[in-house]
Amino acid sequence: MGVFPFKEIEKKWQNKWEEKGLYKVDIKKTEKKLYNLVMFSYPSGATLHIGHWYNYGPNDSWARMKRMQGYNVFEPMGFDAFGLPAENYAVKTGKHPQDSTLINIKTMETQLKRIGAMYDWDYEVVTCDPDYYKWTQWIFLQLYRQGLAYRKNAPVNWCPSCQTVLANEQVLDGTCERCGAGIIRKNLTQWFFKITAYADRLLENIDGLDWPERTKHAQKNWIGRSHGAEIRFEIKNHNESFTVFTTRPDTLFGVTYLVMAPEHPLLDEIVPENRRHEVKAYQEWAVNQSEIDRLSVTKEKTGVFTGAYAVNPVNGETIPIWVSDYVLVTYGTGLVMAVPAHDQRDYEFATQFALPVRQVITPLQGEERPLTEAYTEPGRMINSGEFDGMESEEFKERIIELAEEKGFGQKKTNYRLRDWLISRQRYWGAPIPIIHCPVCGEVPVPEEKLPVKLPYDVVFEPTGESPLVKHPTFRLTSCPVCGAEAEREVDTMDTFVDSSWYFLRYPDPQNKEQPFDKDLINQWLPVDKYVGGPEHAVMHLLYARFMTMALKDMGYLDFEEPFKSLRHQGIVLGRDGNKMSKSKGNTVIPDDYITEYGTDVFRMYLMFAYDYAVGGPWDDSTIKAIDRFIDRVWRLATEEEWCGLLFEKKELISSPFGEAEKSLERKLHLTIKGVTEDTEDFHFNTAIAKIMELNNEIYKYVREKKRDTQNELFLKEVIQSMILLLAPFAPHVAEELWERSGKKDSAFNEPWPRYDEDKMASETVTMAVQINGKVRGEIRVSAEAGKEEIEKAALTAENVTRYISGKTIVKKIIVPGRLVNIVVKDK
RNA sequence: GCCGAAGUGGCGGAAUUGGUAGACGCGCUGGAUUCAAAAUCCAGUGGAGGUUAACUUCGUAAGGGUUCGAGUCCCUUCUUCGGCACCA
Repeated sequence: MGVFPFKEIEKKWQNKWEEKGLYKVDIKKTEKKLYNLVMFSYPSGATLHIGHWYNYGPNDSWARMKRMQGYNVFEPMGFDAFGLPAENYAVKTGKHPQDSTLINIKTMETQLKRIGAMYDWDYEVVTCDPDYYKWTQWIFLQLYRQGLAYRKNAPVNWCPSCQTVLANEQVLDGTCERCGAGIIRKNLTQWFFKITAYADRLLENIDGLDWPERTKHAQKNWIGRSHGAEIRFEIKNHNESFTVFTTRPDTLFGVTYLVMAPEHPLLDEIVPENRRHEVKAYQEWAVNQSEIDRLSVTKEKTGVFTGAYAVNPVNGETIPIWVSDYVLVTYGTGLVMAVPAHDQRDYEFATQFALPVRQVITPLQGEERPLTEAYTEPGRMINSGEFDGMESEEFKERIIELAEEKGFGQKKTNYRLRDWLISRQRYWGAPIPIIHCPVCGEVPVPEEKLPVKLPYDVVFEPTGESPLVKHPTFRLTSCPVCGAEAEREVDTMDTFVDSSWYFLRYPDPQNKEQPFDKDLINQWLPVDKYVGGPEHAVMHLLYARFMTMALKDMGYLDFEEPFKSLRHQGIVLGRDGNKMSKSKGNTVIPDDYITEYGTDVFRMYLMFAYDYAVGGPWDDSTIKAIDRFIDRVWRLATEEEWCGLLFEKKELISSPFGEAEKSLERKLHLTIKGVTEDTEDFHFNTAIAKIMELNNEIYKYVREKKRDTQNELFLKEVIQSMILLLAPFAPHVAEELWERSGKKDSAFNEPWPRYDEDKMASETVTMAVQINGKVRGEIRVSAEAGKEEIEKAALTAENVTRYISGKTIVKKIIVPGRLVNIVVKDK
């Protein structure tokens, strides 16, 4: 489109950069290191989509500026190559996931190179490579040794129509992502990582991170720490006693029944014969409810009486034990003490089943009213024996002390966070390196036997069963301890495991001896800037933090937070404002735009068109704005009509430095400052706008000043500075212009332009004059003018006088450099 | 339902964090150039009024408040988007 020959320029510079090894990082040199990371991509095939470009281009521009500021930038790229889509694709087409994945990676590598980013491909990491997943397995074994990897029976998402287990992220509102059938819960023995052991540290470290507030907030909520107490209830006519967790021990006198989760393992034990049938029926009904129904908050509460009774430890009252699905087996102890007067859910349940409601807290002020809903605020104790009259907040502390004294309870902290279920009944993932021996039980695969390789010769059938189960030899093995015939674990690991440590592998991806070199990563990590989508706000980022902490505790590294500074990019939506998706037919393919405008323009447009952290609908009607702008810069620097001759002339005129030059110089320094700060903060749109302004100023100077009076030396310097400012955003074009301006070395080896505060300052400033807060005039005063001088100018300014005459001046507010506000009133 | 983010011209978006709202662009209008068009260059461009000048007035989702001064802070309401779903 534009006059600049972007095709040749792109090819020329990508080749030159490659030849010179411009972006090869010296990993040994750790002084002023900067580890710049984007979330690696899933090799989905097809083409890089807008989202990739939007993630990678701007981040690379940021890093280019940092490089010019003297940082030793490490910018690696890799692939999160395991995962379900490749396996589903295999089931559909018969193409082996390994083949299709490796082909996709090749394609994507080629496309990624078109962005023209500073990736050093010598440090590529591919998670499905046995040299990588060997170490994923090794890490599993280390966690296993620490007791941080374990197996337990747990409910999984089961799709009755696909006959398969689904990962959480494949469940959409309780239905199967593929077939739309309702998901049910099924119990299976699964592998877990004990992330809950790190709950406190994961929570407490958050405040110290330079991350978006909303992401920190989301992680805190996800961990969901709550403080309260554990209270023990004796079961009538039973040796058992049950513990409940409560955040409201102050309501203990108001407990009128207990509720157990239907899946509670001890439920059967307490149910007397005469209630068995009914309880069983309810359990079965509840378990087979789809997730959507069970999770619905608006549905009516259901439940049955178990026939068992417990004793309230504070008043000796006998209370019934019910079972209901509003109690979750996975949280707390799977059993709650119900206080209908002070908990809305309990209130609804009690109303439904005509259970007693006893109020024990009353508002501090206002009269007592009959409850029509639960009263959940603090207040004054009533109906609580000797504690009546005490404030509930105080009683909360007191009752815990009492429980500890008498031995029926204690202080307790609980978490919403659950252990990380890493088992997948899938083929295309890293096999879990465990052998099940009939004699020795669970036996870890010895480290020297790693990796446990995925067999290639497997059959993909749409049964939902993992091909590893049916493989003739993979499963059969011998016990590494006793040599008996044994079976390999056939579950593979969740792909989040692969991606929870890849950033540790990047600095040293060829290492055959260990997953990473401790000294090296202690110097290169934590990652200095991590950029990725906000959809990873919780899971990936939490898992990676956990992994880093666990490895630190085992002594493999010295830091515990992997990502010092994090930024999210927004999402570029389809033209229709919806998320791009093939099914909606609103996807936008970058390729056509790159062919038409070139990679620089495309990348820069993405940066210019949106607030980076927000994104928005795709609209190509303004991409020509950037095309036009680059064109203007190009013509300024190359056309004789403008400044084309400056790059060729040997002798440049240095005419007197007048007001025009001073003004342009001022603009230059303001621009340098603005672009530097905006880019640092990922405000690419305003950074680019400022370069546009500078460009406009240069045009104006050239246009308005007669050619033989132009200060050519100065003008050339200004243009060169602008080229450097442009370089991070339009690397190919800038590099070309930089060369044409007579420079031998790459623009990216050039120091980033510096600004000089003195040269930014203007001698005179324009200030607004307000009368009663409305702008009525303007004054021009010297930048150093004192308040008196400003006031004098303001009071005599044009248009201002008529608002003052005949009025009394009540107040004068003078903000030097900004405005004057004169408050007047009628006499 | 809870938590979080956000609502600014015809459009994308700015606004030094309480100090001249609308930077920079897109689009549009007019002019220059051209046989003509495209491209380019120049100028104008929130609404209403006004002798199309000066200037006045309204204006940042709606309503109220604090302040000399509010897009920015506080309260209420509405809308949109994202996250979580009975967490005891």
